[in-house]
Amino acid sequence: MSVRVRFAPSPTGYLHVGGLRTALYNFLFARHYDGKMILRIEDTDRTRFVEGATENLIKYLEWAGINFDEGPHIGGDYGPYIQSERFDLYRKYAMQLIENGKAYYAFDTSEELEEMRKRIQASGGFYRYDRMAMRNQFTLDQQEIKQLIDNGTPYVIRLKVPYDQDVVFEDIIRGTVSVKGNEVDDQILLKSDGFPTYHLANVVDDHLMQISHVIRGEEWLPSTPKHVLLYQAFGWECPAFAHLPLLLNKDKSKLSKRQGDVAVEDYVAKGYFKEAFVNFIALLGWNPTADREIYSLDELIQLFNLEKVNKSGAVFDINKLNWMNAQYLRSKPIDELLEHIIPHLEQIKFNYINKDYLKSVIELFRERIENLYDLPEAVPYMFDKPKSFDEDFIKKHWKEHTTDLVKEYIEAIKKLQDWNYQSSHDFTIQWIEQKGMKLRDIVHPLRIAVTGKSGGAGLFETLALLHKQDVIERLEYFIENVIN
RNA sequence: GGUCCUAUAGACUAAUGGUUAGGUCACCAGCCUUUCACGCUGGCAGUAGGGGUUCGAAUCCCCUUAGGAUCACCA
Repeated sequence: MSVRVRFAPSPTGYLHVGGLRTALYNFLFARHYDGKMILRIEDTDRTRFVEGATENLIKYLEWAGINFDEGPHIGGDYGPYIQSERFDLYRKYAMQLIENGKAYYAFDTSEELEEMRKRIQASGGFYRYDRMAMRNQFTLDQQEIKQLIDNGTPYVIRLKVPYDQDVVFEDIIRGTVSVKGNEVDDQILLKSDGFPTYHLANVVDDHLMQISHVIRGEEWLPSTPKHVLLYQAFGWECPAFAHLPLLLNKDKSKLSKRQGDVAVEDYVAKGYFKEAFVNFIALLGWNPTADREIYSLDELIQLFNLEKVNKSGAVFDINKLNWMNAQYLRSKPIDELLEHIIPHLEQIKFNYINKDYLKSVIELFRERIENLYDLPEAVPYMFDKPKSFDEDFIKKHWKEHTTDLVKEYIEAIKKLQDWNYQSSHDFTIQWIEQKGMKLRDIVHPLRIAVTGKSGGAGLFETLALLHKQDVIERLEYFIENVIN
């Protein structure tokens, strides 16, 4: 059997991190087995439709390196791939179930349903559509039903769940799952607006699109029995199911907006590398080996298998994501880093002097930051004169005689011809040793005066990147305006 | 509340009945060093609890506890 899997989001806004992980696992599985990856848009709820959401979804899936073989944006033999464009299909299949006696009409209003719910709740029973007490095929005769339909009375079509029969199915990740049959509700298949519910559309489409494996989030596990029953009602074979563990907040609840960013686009905007993000997400709930953390997309594809996916939810720990991003920041080619950050700097109108200069600054600081986009905030002094100065560091390293020492130093370097790492370094050592002092007596004062900060890259690497004239100006400014 | 799922350190995980329970993040210490980092070395810390099965259990079974998901004419 050939592998055909799908990612089937609703176009309700942005791509959720959990959605990305689901899409990624589908993608890894498809590519690993040389199968097909399909995108299907589930937009049967017209009230939640968001304009442009589909394009947005595709954009960020592609950002992550997840591409499709079939979908609304590329077509395919099993289209259309947008459920609202398959409208007529679902009614046809719903009617087929009616004819086979597997489903039935129901005419209850939402008020009547609400009443029923209250009644059941009051009696202490569990909720299930009470088919013998409502207005449907069980309580009305054919004449009445025909009349209601002819009169244009709104109706829905419900699945006739066979009571008292346990529903059992196999899940690749969880093993055998069984649910008591008398707990399954007579699920609505076709809504009164003529649109199918998720359950009908999902099953019909997965069947027609010949989906071999349904890989989706654990939140779908409780409704899977309904789907299994639907496949049985149609006389179709079930696809294999694999329910992925949830991505969790710090407090172990399902990853949600309240407790941090959940939209993939937020992480893109913050400057995370796609490789780092995908690597991190892939290892939340699955692990190929015991002693390695960094994997490329190709390696993930090669190693991926559903059997090793964990059963329990995984907390999304931003700490580890940051670490992983830093790993990529250190190992990526410098040109790639430039390509990554320049559009961002231009967008925030940050003056990075020029490309070559920016390149040198990145080389110098890539091991000191975790995210490239942090560069402007981490080392503003590389691009402009410092505006604030670390008071504690000044107190610690600026002694009484330091002002005179630095003044002398300024005069001395004014005469220097060359100004690069080697020359500034060698000159300074020689100069300070002649005075019978240690390098540290001048290094710290220079650092605070030139950068305003207590930490940073090697002082002479830093000074070499800044022009000598600039260094002199900064030192003079510091002595005249800050230290006084 | 019903149903279902889950349970290895603070977090991500490895160990498919036999290991001293391994790795990573975070945290702490030391080394390196002109500062801050990187890096290196070391450290802290775990099988939720209780019963079985077995020569032997993190692993299989049962109970308890805890957490989560879900219960719409939403997906």
